[in-house]
Amino acid sequence: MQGTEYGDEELKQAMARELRERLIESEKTGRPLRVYCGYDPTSTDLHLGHTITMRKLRQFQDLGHEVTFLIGSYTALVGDPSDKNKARPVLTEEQVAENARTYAEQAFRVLDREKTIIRYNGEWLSKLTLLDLIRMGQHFTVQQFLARENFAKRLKAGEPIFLHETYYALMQGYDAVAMQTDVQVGGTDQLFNIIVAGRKLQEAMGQRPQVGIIVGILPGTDGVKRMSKSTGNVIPINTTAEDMYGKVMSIPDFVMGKYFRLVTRWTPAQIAALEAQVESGELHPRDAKMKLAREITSIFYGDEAAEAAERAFVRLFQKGEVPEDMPTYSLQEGQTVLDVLMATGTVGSRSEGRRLVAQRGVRLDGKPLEDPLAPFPGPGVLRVGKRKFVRVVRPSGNHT
RNA sequence: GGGCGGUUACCCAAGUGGACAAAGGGGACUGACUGUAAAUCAGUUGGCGAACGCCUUCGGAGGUUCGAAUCCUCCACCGCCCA
Repeated sequence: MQGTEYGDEELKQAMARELRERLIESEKTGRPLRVYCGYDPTSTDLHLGHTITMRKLRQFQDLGHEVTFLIGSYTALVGDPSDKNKARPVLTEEQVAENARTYAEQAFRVLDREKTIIRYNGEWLSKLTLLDLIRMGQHFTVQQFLARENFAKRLKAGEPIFLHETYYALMQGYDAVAMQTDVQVGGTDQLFNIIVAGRKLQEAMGQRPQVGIIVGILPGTDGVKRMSKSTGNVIPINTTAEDMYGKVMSIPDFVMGKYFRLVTRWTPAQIAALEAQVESGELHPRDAKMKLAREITSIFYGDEAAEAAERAFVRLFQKGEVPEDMPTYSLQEGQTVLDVLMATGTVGSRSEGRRLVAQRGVRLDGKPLEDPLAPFPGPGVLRVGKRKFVRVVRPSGNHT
């Protein structure tokens, strides 16, 4: 139960007890537990936040249990109202299909490809009839939904709560029924869906209620808000080792602890030791974060790539040198500074380019360029803002 | 179904005929300081233009007016109260 977060000690005890019972039973009967976590394909990329539950699944997998990576193809059509103050835009089936495609592939960076069952909840949800939905609804009261924090908040603020948002919990609950799940893993925002909806529905359908494993939510790079693509604070899985390393380094110090616990392979003892070192001043917080960045990067890209990423980071940001790899751009005849900025895609508009130049944020080989309309001085390393680099070269032969 | 209130830029929000590309806050971006941390300070934050300036934007479509985010009509959506 390490790394879990129930917000309620009794619930935690109950879940721990039930899990223990089931594990013992499984041991005796030789039947592996059916464990799953659902992921709604609401965007194309999985990020570090998703991997917390994935790593939990992996643990079960390594213990020989049956793990299902459930793609919420159907639930994504509704949009989970959990942890949202606003209703999510409803996605089209095409968008969902497109997003789902890349999900599984990314998931195998954590899960064991051979042992993972991939399913789509459209498989059974699309077959439900209105009557089925009515029957499900009989097990829940409106009050139960209104008691949910995020609904209560919206109600109080006079913001809309759409009826279809309440179906979400039922749909997710039905996933557990359809798969006859023993264990469901999810973040704290899933507490209602897993414990209230899932367990209740399973019981009502004559099944033994699942054990909920509730893990903590990973804050994004801002350190405060939950990591999510719409907030723009994600560390994506599908990126480069350098980018991942750098993004981890940019998190505020105060969330390091959460990252230690939620997204590293470190044991509680190791984490405690590390934190003690920082506390005593023996270890600089920056160096602790570098260990963290190295660890996380290594989980997804391997030790070698993580080490290289660290070298690149030190070189670029601690020694102030330019990166080893960067895109190249062939200078064209008669281009001004602004032209080059636009052509390299380093600025979004000419106005933005002007502003950046005026703010001394555009440099060639370390020297700020002063005039956006002057001819581009010549080859060199162009740096735009803090982290955009382009190697500008002379056109070679026939330029394109 | 009825009454009232609302819809403003990435988000919140002010503005209720001209001085509005639109106050303020948040976020973001740039610079200084740093450890690509936090905090702090200075600045920027629709597009085009060398520039006087021009163009697009205040839910949508029309209209009134020399002039509309602001007034009128219709439409769409949201909230509250009543049924």
